[in-house]
Amino acid sequence: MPTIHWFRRDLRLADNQALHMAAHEGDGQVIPLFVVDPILVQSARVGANRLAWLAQRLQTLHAELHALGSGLHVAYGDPETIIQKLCQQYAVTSVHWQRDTAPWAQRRDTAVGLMLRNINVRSVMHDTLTIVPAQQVLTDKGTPYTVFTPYYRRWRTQLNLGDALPVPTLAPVPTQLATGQFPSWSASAIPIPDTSRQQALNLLNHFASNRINDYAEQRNYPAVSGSAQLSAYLRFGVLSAQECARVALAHLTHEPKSGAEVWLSQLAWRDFYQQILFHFPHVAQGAFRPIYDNIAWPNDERLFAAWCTGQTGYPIVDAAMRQLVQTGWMHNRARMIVASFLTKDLLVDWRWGERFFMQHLVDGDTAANNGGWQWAAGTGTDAQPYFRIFNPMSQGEKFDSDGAYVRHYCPELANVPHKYIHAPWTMPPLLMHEVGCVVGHDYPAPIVDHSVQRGHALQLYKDAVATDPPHDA
DNA sequence: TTTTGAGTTGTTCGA
DNA sequence: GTCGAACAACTCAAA
Repeated sequence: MPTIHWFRRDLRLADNQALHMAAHEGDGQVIPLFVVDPILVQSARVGANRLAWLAQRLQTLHAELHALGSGLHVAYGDPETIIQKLCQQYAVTSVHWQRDTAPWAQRRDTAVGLMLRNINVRSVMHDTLTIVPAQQVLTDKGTPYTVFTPYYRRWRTQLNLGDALPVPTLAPVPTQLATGQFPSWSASAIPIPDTSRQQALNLLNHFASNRINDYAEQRNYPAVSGSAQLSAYLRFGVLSAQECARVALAHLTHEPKSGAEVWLSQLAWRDFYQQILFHFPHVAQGAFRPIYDNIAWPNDERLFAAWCTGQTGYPIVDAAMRQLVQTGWMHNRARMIVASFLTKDLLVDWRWGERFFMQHLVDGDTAANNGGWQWAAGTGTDAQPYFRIFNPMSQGEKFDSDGAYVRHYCPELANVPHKYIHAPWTMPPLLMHEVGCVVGHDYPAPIVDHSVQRGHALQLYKDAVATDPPHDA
């Protein structure tokens, strides 16, 4: 009797518990299903880049299934209707999938689960999105953690990784179901890389054997490939987070802050924000601390447009925003810098930036993106607005001292001397002409004054906290 | 129940 | 140029 494995963001065959169980129960007779839900595809939070990446991955996943004598069934429409029809048509006994943390995903999954119960089909959700399940890391009082460091300590004690699950044995899918029909979404502006499982493994192995030991230092420099570059593969589950954690553990050294340890803690940050979204779904709409919903953001559309297009006049910010738009990815250090700049310098609501990131990032994930933005905006689990106003000049000097990153994405600054690369408006006029970069002509003059805006930001936050009562006035 | 120590990734000022 | 302290004051987690 066949079963269904409902692929969502676990687009791999190896180390996939839900697929493994579906294959086990169905004696190999698994219908590998992906549902293209028009509501999700048309959402304002999903951009062409991520869809293009997904479309590519569906094809490579199909090829990987095909090599096993199976194939991917891609269906278009409402998941509940599609799964019900398939169950009835093929006498399916159970449906397996990986649990998601996003509030709308949970509502959808609950509805599908109820439908299945009504037609006497078993549904099984697997907690494999995170390395340690969201419900499993709790304080002594049984409440979820909201501070990372104690969370991480407990998380480490719960870390219990068995061996990776093998690729299951699969029987052929009825031919009319595995037709190789893939979505043809409008082409994205960015180049889509090799999305195969093999490529993901190559990247992971390369990182583990060449760069993981230097990760703690190198990860901070946007011009250097110090990070693993795996975020999109993790986002779509081409690799499991557990597989990454196994690699990190295998490379731990006795140093307290080894590259592998720092990378493991980054994986734990991913888990941390997933469980924040799971336990506190209101963060998807507003501030983790509701008092900060009182901030009276000026939200100047003109400033926001300059930020989106990389025309703020602050080189490190502009380089980062152009990297996002041109490649669908942005270095983590740069994400913090532009998020701080949008909220603390341009005084624009962090949700505007959060949405723009979701529209462009191939690795865009609600939990991580929201957590990062709220951290930068000072509205999140670690609200310290007074300590967290990045200075775009000193960040540039610290983390892109020779300006390699800036010069790459802002070619009009290519010949600006190092001394001025993060503040080109301070060049003497004669020098501007000499290097072919007249500020205000070849490159924008700064659209705001950082030290002035810093003062405004502090006042905005102070006013918000002083507002009483909070939120529901 | 109360107390205590600490909180991813910073910046600025003055010595 | 480098260093340490102040920033402003709150909440969490655990003892």
